[in-house]
Amino acid sequence: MLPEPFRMTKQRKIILDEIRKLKSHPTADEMYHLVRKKLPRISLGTVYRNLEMLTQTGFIQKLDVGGSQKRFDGMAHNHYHIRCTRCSRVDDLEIDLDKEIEHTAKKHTDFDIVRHNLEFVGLCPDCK
Amino acid sequence: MLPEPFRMTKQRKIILDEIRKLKSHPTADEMYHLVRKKLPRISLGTVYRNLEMLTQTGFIQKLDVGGSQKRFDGMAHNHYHIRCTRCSRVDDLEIDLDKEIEHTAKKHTDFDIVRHNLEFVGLCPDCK
DNA sequence: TGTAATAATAGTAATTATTATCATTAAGGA
DNA sequence: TCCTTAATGATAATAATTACTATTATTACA
Repeated sequence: MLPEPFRMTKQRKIILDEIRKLKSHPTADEMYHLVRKKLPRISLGTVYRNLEMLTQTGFIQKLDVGGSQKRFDGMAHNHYHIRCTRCSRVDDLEIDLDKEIEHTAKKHTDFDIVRHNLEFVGLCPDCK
Repeated sequence: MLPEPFRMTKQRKIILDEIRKLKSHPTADEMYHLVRKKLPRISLGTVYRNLEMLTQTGFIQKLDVGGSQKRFDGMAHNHYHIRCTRCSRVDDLEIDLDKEIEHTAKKHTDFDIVRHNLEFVGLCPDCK
């Protein structure tokens, strides 16, 4: 799946650096506009390609939240999110992972569980 | 938002009947092919339009899970899901809702929380 | 420190999922 | 039954993402 010699191009490095600076969870398009301030000639395809490969290699996470676009998260470790139904803003929620719940779930399914995603939904301070 | 006289067309009724029969969580396209067995002349746009309006009126749910297509769930009440990373199949998980966790979350955010979505991720029996 | 091999890029075209448009049809109340 | 207009089918348009391809640049190694 992944190419053998993993080349750290300047595009890839800047994409990773920039997303790690953010507390927010940008779309590919938002990352494109952000990175263009440092690399004005980067193409949107390169941003998509790198966000995907950084996800595959476990450096970042791709989020399947509401809305038509995927969002990305510079933190690789599992944590919870809260999303605004009005403006689609997604924040981190720094509460401890619920380890028990995977054990409970295991008893009710034939799937091999590898992780869980927990998302809270509501109205953000700006929208309520 | 919703039109005042809500007309129960035969298209709308069959879409709702069919999705309620399913334990699976079909995409709009899958619903289109299923409903076409009963109504061969239905259009894909009608399926999208009705799935959206049935979601808005609270008859069904729209799921934001992995993959490029949205999925729909004939059960209106909140419940948890488990998704296969290989084949994207989504099953229900019949464990009790964790009511405590929303209280915990409330202490760590300024959002008004209205619900939470919990999704387990793993490998289904067919893929593992 | 060249240089060869090829991964990755920029630019663009193609694809996929979904939404919008609009003339026509058909619910459902009077 | 008739009238109003919500909803439909058919199709066009849009939006997000992925694929393609000639060119560039990273990295291994002589």
